[in-house]
Amino acid sequence: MPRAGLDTAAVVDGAARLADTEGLESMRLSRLAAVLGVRSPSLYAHVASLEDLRRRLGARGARELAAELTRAAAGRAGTDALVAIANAYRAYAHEHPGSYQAAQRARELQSSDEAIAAARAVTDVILAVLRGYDLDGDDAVHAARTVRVALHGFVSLEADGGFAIELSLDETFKRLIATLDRGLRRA
Amino acid sequence: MPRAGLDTAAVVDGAARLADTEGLESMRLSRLAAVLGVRSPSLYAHVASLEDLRRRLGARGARELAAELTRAAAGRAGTDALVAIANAYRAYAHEHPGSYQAAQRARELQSSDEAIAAARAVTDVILAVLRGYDLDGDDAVHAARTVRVALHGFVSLEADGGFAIELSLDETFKRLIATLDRGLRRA
DNA sequence: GGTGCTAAGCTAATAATATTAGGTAAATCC
DNA sequence: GGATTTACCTAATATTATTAGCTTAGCACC
Repeated sequence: MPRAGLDTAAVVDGAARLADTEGLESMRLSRLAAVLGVRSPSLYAHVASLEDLRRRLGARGARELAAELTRAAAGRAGTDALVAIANAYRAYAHEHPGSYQAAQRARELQSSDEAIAAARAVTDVILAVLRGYDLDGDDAVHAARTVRVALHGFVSLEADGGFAIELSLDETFKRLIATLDRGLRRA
Repeated sequence: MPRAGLDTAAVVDGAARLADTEGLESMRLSRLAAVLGVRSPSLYAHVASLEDLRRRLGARGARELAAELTRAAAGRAGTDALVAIANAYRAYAHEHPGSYQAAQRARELQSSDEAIAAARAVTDVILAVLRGYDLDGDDAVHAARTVRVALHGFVSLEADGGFAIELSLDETFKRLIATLDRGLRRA
């Protein structure tokens, strides 16, 4: 029988596909192995455990998210840049819900240098965008946190179906970003 | 052997204690049964399944949160009321992390009338506070969503250890609420 | 082209979990 | 006090992650 030709990256990629379509919590090694054409114990040649796989998935998610935000911010400044990264952030969370969720488990990710760097990259993009808002030092950090809080709060509630009232979420998001934009200018 | 004298409420209360101290994800029926002085199959006399227990826990959390917010808002208006419910919200999430997290699983909670009512109560408190901000109709709903997004985003990132940089979280929270307060006045 | 090594994959077994089936006895109701 | 309900039990099952130990595909080198 020919080998499946897996390596750690291929396993994590498969896990991302699964987590993004079927949910992070319900991602099983048995299911992942089946999808990859292999038996579950074979996955232990590439990842140390389910928890390790989730960590790697989170690191991958943070890396992808940082890349999307960086791309969105390129060549833009001020309000324009803020709107662009906000839309990119929401789009990533929509398209990769499992990866996004895994990327938010920051406490578990502390054991991975790569994950720490990826999380830092997300913060750096936001800080870069905020340079157009005339903020320094601690003010900039508090502001960056505020931006991340708003983005994460929105996509997280949206993903969990947390908005019960029938009213446009796109409109709420637009207003949220506008509120943020105004708030950051006169902090 | 004497009976433990359980009922559904006692089981859910025990689950809340466990989820709040050891984490929602790692709450096991076996562990809960041991804490309640009973064998795990006996729990099925009071809840239909682990998933059902999580739903009930979420409903309980939403009810408690709504009660805390209502108490905090009582007798206050405007900025004062906003600050009060914001602090109460964060305090509840700190003291009852498992219950809080369970309460956010809104999609699963749709099957429980009680949970829907509790979630609605949270929204109603926020809308009541916003009456001091001169907003009507859709504007008020968008604004209430914005408030909830900010509060949930903050406590969620805080609970997951999502703020890496060494800088006061209390200060960030204070500024977040101040930004919200300003933003809501000139929407 | 054969030889051997590395590692990718396998089967078999274990432990933890949720869950179901079926029985027993404690509490309650008349 | 007898009957009924139901809280709780033990025993069994299915699913899962994980470990142990074996087999062999694929490559490096003579």
